[in-house]
Amino acid sequence: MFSKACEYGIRAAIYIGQQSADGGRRVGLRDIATEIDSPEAFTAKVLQQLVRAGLVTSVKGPAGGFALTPEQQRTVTLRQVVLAIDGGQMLQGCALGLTQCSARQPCPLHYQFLPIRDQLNEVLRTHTVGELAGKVHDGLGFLRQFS
Amino acid sequence: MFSKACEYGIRAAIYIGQQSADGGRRVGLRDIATEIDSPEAFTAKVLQQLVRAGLVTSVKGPAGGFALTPEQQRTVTLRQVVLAIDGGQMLQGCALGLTQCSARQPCPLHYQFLPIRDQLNEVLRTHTVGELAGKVHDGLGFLRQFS
DNA sequence: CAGATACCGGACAAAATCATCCGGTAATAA
DNA sequence: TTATTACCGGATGATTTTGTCCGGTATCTG
Ligand code: FES
Ligand code: FES
Repeated sequence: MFSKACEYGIRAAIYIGQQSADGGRRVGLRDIATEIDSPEAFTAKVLQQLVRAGLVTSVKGPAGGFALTPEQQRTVTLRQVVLAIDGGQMLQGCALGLTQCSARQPCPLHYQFLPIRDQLNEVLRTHTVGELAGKVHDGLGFLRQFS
Repeated sequence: MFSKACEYGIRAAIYIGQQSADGGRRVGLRDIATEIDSPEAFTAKVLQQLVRAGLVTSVKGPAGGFALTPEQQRTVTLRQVVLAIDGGQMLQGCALGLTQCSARQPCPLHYQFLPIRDQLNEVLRTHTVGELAGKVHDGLGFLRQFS
């Protein structure tokens, strides 16, 4: 579905949101990688993309780390995260790989896939990182397997 | 969404179905690659997978090529093609990459993604290659862009 | 049988993705 | 100021995916 990078990015963003909800606490790379069960160095790369895209805030130095501002908590959607990392191919490309997806020259699955892709876009558009962070905070969702 | 191999596989299977509907005509690799706009050698590999999986029939020698038996036209579903090439990861794996997707320890998006994945499974399960081939035959769907 | 055709199978190569390493830089604190 | 902390950025490497090549084999035709 999504690339590994994107999976890590979403999980990391949600974890950062969950932590910085409790009084703006910053969280370090090591923490993040441990809590979402992802390779540390690779996760750093993904986070840099999110910082550059303005979806996550970072602070250097001691007591530094990553955080979400209250504004980011409210406004950053999953769709923005996915677009920043994976681009829009999955969100608007043809399911069978035609160079463009449109009702003019549609692939044989076009009208079957449209509602699926619309629903996917809707889910990504209407859910903010902060909202999902709250779900994790309440124990209703998990960012890693615990066995 | 799907891998390139899978996209080519689906398009190829549909084209073969469309051609062999007209009196069981066989179609060669070159034809297929041209008509679905795919790399010839790579498409051959994918077709071999489909033949081994029993979803497409092949005949060697002059006047040989690929075809779908009437039975294959009726019974082979898109789901079988996708499973033969990409495996079941996209059809049952967690959207955020957790090692397993279940209501026990669900990811924060689990319940949002379930209906999407269910609908995807439903589309793949209920559409046969032969049915989509008919759609292409009637000019209602295309397997390549024509400009 | 001889020759041509066209799929089969394995090795090989290129590109994208996934992942690591390490020196540089900004921020903090003693 | 100096040392420490922790993110930044680029280079590098491993793995997977994508794509090619070529000899082998089965099949058909004359
Ligand atoms: S043309 Fe294939 S999904 Fe729209
Ligand atoms: S646990 Fe993530 S989609 Fe089910």
